[in-house]
Amino acid sequence: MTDRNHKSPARGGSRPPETPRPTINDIARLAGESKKTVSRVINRSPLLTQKTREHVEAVIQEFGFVPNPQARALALGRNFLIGLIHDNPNAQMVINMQQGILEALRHTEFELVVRPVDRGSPAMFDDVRGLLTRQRLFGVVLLPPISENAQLAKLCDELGCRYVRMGSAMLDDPEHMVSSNDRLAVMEATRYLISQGHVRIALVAGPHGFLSAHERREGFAAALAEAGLKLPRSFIADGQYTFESGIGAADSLLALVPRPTAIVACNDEMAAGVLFAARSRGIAVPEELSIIGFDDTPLAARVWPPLSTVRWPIVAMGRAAALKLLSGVTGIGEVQEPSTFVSTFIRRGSVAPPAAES
Amino acid sequence: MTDRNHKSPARGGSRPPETPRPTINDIARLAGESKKTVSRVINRSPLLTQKTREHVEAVIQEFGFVPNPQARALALGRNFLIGLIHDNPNAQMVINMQQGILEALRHTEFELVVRPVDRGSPAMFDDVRGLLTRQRLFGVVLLPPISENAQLAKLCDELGCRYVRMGSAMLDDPEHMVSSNDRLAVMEATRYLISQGHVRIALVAGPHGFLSAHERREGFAAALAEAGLKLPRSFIADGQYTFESGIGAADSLLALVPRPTAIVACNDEMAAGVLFAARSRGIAVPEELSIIGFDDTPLAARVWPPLSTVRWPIVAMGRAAALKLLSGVTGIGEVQEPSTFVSTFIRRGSVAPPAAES
DNA sequence: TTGTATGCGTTATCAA
DNA sequence: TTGATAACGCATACAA
Repeated sequence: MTDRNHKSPARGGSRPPETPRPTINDIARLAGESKKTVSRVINRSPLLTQKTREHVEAVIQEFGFVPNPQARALALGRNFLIGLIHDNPNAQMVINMQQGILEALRHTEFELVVRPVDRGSPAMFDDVRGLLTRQRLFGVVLLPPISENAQLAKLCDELGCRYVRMGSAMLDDPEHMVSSNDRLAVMEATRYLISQGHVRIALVAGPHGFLSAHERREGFAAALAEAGLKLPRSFIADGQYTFESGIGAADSLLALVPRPTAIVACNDEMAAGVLFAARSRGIAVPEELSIIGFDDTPLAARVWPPLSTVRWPIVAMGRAAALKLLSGVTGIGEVQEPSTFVSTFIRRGSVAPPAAES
Repeated sequence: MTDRNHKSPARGGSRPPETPRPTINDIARLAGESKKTVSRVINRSPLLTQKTREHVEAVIQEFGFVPNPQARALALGRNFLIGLIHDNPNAQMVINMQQGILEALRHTEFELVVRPVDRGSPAMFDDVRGLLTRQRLFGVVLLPPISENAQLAKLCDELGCRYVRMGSAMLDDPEHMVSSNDRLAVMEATRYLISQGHVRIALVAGPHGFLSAHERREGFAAALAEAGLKLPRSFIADGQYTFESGIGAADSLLALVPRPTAIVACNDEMAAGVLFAARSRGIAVPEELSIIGFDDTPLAARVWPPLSTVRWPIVAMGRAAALKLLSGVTGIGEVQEPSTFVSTFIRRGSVAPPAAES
């Protein structure tokens, strides 16, 4: 076996010696081939005899050889790590995304490195630059809202790091993008309210400058326009995607006369805020007020009444994003991944037909 | 500069060339020292002249040299990666933990690799073994409930991987453990109910075999015993830490005659389930039923009425866990980190004195 | 189709 | 206290 008797004892005392793993040298010697041949087998080089390949693979199997990622990383100048860069405050969304990416990475030699960033911080770009250049990430997945930042995508590209952006609409080439169609989803949700007989429908919008907020608002407006319903300016309240901002927005909307009979909030947090505010004012939901959210976070199903909302297939999108990054890698992701995913409207107890005018 | 003109073009076409970074060779030549001397400076070797050190450091600064982690990993047989192994279904908890760990890792060369595992899966151990041996993680943080698995900790140790376990009580040496004191926390919460005049207090317990569930239950029982209150067996309902199991447990507790006037649930998910069930039955909270949860997840503050609960300092615990792992590493974590953290009881609207008996 | 020699950037050995 | 040289494990250029 390879001599490794120069290892210094681990600091801090008596660690048992790691199980000695066979190296490519061992396999080459045991198989009676050269290192390079073994290397070719590992990397699925096309120019190899079927016979030698099978022989080497047998030896690899027998001795349980696994190529050392650190050595490969050094030789290739690229690590076997996928990064997840995000500034999304929704924990469930980030976790689901991690799950999706990890599903794609399972049974590969890739691992997932997470890196929350602070938009607004001037050090953000240097932070990411440091991560990418130092760790030589194979690729990164960018989550919204930071994924909407074109400079960041450009930075990745300049640093020779693949990237895939997630978003509420296509804002990059298909190979760099996995998107939902939020506009359509909100249209569908709003249409449902209209079909229930609602006429005075208000919106709690998302923060300015967020693509998702824009798309959802457009979808809302489109549905109303399509039905010939009015949308007074006072029926649109600004929110910040937070629970508290949902309460604030609801306070202004519920003070209107006549009051809206239904409110569409651009995410579940704000929808929960609307519900909270309604309850504080003694307004019955859904009898006096219907509410629709967006995201289908766990929260939506746990409040009372449970919130109708829009569910987007985050896990599947995460998986697709990772597979896009890996596309072209030997043995993985040969199939073309879709770039757009459809969301589904979830009907729950927070919507009912409007009460008859008193 | 180091010759690197043998680089093959990146597959997939025209990637702009990465910014050429200086290597240790460049620095050595520029500083007129040997590679090893530069290496010693990087690794803060004590046997160096103040003069040479400063000189080399100046050159390093000037040319912005950053050691290549891949090369170091290969030479040291150890990667600069910290792993987070978890099977916790609570997204917020996992995210907070990640945040805490990353705070400790900031400004170091370490990155965080996440790995959710499937307890119950027979492949779980092989999974972790593969991760640790392949990636040569520097250390791992184990989240509950999987952190309670002693075999897993043993495996890490055998593989020469440092580990720190998180838990609801000390179940390992201080250097391997960061824990909260759930027993005390639930005692305090229950005492509060008692101080409000409650006498018939029920518990929605956590799943058997979970240390946290055991500790919280013990704390509950201790508080009742301390006050001389009875705890009939029927006042303890089993839960699975899920929202649905909270509903189920509440269904049985709320059917009792006389009904409990207060329910302590062993986590917020189940507490939300209790609230949901109460509302379904038309039982007013907190007028007819007080509820207390545990964890202080976002959910707790967003339901109506907001749930009194116990908050444990997850972020701080994550930071401490990472610092424990890094303790001894040159320049980091020289300070001894605490091993136990105190939780705080959060009073919200879900608790009130019991209604007078009718 | 296969093998040889060499590089990747760092750390360890051991002599000076 | 320093430095020349050999690992670390794998991949590539080029020759065979």
